[in-house]
Amino acid sequence: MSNKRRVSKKERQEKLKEMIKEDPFQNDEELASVFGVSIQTLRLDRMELGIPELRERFRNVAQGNYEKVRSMVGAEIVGELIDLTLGKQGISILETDEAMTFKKTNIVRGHHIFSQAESLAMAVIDADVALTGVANIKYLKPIYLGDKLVAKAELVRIRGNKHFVHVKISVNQKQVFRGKFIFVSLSMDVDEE
Amino acid sequence: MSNKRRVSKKERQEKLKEMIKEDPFQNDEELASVFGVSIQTLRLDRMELGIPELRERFRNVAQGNYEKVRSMVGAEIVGELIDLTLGKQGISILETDEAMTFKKTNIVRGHHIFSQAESLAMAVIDADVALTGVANIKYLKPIYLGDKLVAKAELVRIRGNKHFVHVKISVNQKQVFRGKFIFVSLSMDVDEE
DNA sequence: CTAATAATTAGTACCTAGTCATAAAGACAG
DNA sequence: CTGTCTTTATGACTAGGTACTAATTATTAG
Repeated sequence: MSNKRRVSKKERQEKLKEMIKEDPFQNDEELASVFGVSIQTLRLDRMELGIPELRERFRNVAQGNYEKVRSMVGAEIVGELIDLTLGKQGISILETDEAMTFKKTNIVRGHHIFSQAESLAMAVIDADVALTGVANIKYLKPIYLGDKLVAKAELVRIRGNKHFVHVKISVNQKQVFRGKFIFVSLSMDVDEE
Repeated sequence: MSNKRRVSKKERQEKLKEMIKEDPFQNDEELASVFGVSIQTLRLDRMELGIPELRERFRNVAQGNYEKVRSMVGAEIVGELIDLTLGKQGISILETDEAMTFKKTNIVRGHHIFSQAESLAMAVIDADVALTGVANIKYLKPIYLGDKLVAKAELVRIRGNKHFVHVKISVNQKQVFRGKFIFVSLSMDVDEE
């Protein structure tokens, strides 16, 4: 009789899941009013779906992203450094996740690979301050979501304040990237080019 | 009587500011016990310093970084796209902030510049899926915190499934970076060279 | 139609991590 | 001893819940 009879419980819960995925920062009252149900019903739904309360969602997003931003932007090195001989060579590992890929194809964005290579190359150089001068790089194969990137960097030559580092990245022993980096340390003499 | 007989108010507040900057996810009780003062004292300190309550700090970090992660990692393009002619050219602007720099020198990490260039180059290509093939890049000058990077990308040639894009980045009309990118669209034929 | 079952709503006590306001105690300086 | 600064205590209130019980309303089976 009444047109108030809204969508089914199942349908509502499906939508709720999606909504919270899209925007996790709404409280029960707001969510309840969206569906035109009581707060209690919405809380029941959340329970059944195992969705935590707003404040916990805040905590999760805050702490998760804090980590992410710290390790991605703030970090001196992209990936996990597992071996390093200053002035000689270094190895780092980067686990790829869905945030690094194109949603359509699951291919990892090039700049993540570049970032791993550049930052490792930089770590190898035994100089306080260094700056990427020139990089000649080549992506040999596409890299997919979940691939574990193993980067090996080797300092091959130093000429004046120029440091030449080669980096190779492989997935399952197969090489997927190579890059030649030249870093110019600008300690005091920013002379010749 | 306690040898914990504390430091001055000023000193304590200085430390508090630092602590919250380092790890914003501690509540008043935990913070108070660190300094050996009562919760009320700590709250007074927070008030005087204008530091918001824990839950608001969560909110700020969550929402701030949500944006950041979305626009930095998830984004199809690094920087703000301000002009684009598919298959021809594009312009993007990237404002540099302290998260992108080395703390010691205030120099922007190379991979951010690379990311802006690569993603803009990619956006210009009128193909559903593209993958960085080869990039020959050169950093001409160090870029400092606060510099506004203006990137201009131009599609210069298409040969088969290879797309050649040149990108120039400038700060205040002075060029700081150039890069030549070759993208291989892998629509169906994943032929390599 | 009536009973059984499911879904929804209402209401209570309790929790955390605070807020604001007021009061009182402790330290020390002159 | 008084005055001020600092610290601590106390009580009342808040948002956004949890956990639970109870009642009401809808839907379905027989």
